[in-house]
Amino acid sequence: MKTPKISEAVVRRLPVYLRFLSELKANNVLTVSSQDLGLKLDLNPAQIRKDLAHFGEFGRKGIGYDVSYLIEKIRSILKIDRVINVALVGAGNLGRALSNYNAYLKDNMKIVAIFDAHSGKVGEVINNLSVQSMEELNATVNQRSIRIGIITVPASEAQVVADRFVDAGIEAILNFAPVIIKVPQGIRIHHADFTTDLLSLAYYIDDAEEQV
Amino acid sequence: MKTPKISEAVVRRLPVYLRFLSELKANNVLTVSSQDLGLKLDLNPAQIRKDLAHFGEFGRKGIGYDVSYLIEKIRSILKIDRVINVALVGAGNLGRALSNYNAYLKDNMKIVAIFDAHSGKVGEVINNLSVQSMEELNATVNQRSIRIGIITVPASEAQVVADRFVDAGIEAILNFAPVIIKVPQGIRIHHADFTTDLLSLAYYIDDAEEQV
DNA sequence: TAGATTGTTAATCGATTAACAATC
DNA sequence: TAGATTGTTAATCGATTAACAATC
Repeated sequence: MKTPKISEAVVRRLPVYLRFLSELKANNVLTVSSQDLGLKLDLNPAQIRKDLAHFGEFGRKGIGYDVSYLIEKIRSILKIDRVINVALVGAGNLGRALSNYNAYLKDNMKIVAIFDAHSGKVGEVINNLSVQSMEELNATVNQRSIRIGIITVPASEAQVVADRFVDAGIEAILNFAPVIIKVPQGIRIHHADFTTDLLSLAYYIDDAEEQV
Repeated sequence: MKTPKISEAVVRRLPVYLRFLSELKANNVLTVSSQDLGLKLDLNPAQIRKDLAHFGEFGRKGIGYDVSYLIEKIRSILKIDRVINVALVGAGNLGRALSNYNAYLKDNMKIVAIFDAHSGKVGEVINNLSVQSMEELNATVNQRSIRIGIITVPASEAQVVADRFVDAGIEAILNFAPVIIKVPQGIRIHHADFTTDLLSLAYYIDDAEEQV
């Protein structure tokens, strides 16, 4: 079974669906329509149906989608039907904050190792994980079958860390450093730079004050 | 002067340009072409030229863009040619981490107030700011002319916090909680949910292992 | 002058939305 | 049966890329 070419926009919406469906399930809701989903998630219902239809026929005409079934399908599509192990480099404030999300990610992903280049950080315990030195990265990634890496180091060190991740055989990287990182073809990289988000927001504020 | 209708995609690239231009300036580079920019930022040069041309003629044919001049122009477009004050609600790990970016944001934005609904947090000092109670939010937002709000509370409290921000007169919100928040027309909201980013990355890992 | 590079128009590409037959 | 809702095709909309005249 080959999925011909799913756009990144579609893939990015799947976790949003998943999250809301999980909430519905927790509230014992059995079925949901694209209409409901669209209302709650601020998305067009046709878009939701189309997104899901890329991967199969998950709904029932006249009824909607079975919540539990759709959850399982999306988890399978995202390949998080088994827990995926994640490593994090950069044991600063941000790294510490993100490692706290393990509880939230439960069943889907797990941050299982934290590394830091500064010897002062090594050995420190964060969220039950002992910070490891960069020398241990390669071996740990392989031993623990870590597939995804998170970068929370300063911009100046981010590229080096990415290179280390790639060397170690990691397949996808989430970079929080405010810098564009280059990786070889075949490695997936997403940039999650909050300073970019924040500065772009300023564009939308009212500049009436500028009139003198 | 009316800018007819700039797409969000364009606005989101402006801070990326700004960041790299600042780096060039720090290295005493005077001029840069869309070609150079595109290479470094993994963007099409034509797209960069078009993005900038939305706002005016900033370049010189045969030469490129004057780095300092373009920086000033972009800062002006983003309305960060004067420091914009920002408030943050949620003095947890993530809030603490983000408040550390003040140094990085310097000249453009400044987190000037931190709030938390839990009395245990109130009074705690984070990054030279004393955490305030939610009761003080409205007055502080007005006194300090805070225009943008950041939400770093759990998902269950995020909507309430957004409502408080809106009441206080904030114009744009950056929400880190993993939930879709609703705001009235005219208020800008961006969702910066790292769990969505992380889960979507899993789609791109190699699932060869699934073959039994 | 020759080479480089912009600003902009036209062409392409892709994503979103509307509409509706199929069907629960 | 009547109402609801999917999956999907067609229409629309918008964003990216190519191409090139203008010009430094």
